[in-house]
Amino acid sequence: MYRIQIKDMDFEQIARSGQCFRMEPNEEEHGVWRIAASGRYVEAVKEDDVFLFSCGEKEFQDMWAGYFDLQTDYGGFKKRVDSEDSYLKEAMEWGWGVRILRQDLWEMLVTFLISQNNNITRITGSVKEICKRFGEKRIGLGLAVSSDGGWVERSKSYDAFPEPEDLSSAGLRGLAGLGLGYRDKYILSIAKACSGPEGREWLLRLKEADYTSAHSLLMEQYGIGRKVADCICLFGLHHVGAFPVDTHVRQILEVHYPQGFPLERYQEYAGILQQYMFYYKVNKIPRGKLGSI
DNA sequence: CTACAGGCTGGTG
DNA sequence: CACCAGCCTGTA
Repeated sequence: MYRIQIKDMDFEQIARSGQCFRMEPNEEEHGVWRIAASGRYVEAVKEDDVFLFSCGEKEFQDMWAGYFDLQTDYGGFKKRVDSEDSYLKEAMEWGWGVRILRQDLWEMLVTFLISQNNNITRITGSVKEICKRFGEKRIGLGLAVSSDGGWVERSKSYDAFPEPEDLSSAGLRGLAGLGLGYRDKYILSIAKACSGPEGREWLLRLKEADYTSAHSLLMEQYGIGRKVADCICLFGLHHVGAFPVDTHVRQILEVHYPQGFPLERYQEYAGILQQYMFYYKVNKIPRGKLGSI
């Protein structure tokens, strides 16, 4: 286990920010989060700004510190936004624990192809089913309450995200019943594009490309348009200048930024601000609906 | 029943 | 270039 203090981070908020669909509460252990990414698995609990992870320090530093983007000071972004931009300030205050995870590129390609014209519940279900059906079953370390009330490590099974070859060999018939709808052919196409040595080389080129080149490389793929390409740039390549505009963000811009969002001012990190705004719009409790919840 | 999900493709004007 | 119907399917 590894204990560490981390500012500006909250699992609940990250999990609800629509960037990650493989972070979920452990139903058996209250307060424990299950996190699967890049073929690895960890569980964690949080108390204020102190986190306990089920892995050792080396595994944490080698894998999870990067995944949670700990080298980036998110508090700094909060200080740099326009002090007169009340909507953005509210959004960042509401989603104080949102960060941009450094997730696996291949996983993001599949995930955000699924996300188009779709809702978060269904996306999560599809991703989970894909891992269950095609991913390798593995044993990782989780957390459990010990007899003295503290935490102990306990082995836990999980499904790794499948490899491109696993999906390309499945074919359209194999991809049926996952709730993908018409997106199945897009998934199959990207799986083929990422398979084999040539596919891995293409992924590598994508990782080495700058934002503009990466975006146009992505747009060449079947089923990837402007918005999905921006999501993959932001969440799979960590080009935090990318600013995906979906229906929610478009509505935010229409209502709160009729003169246009100041993209020039925030060129270097607009995607991070987008994430706070998205989270705020999707998760804030609407006035008048308080009674019904 | 309709409307809507973190849109894209392919066809038309 | 802009515009837009159609698309899978679960949920409100």
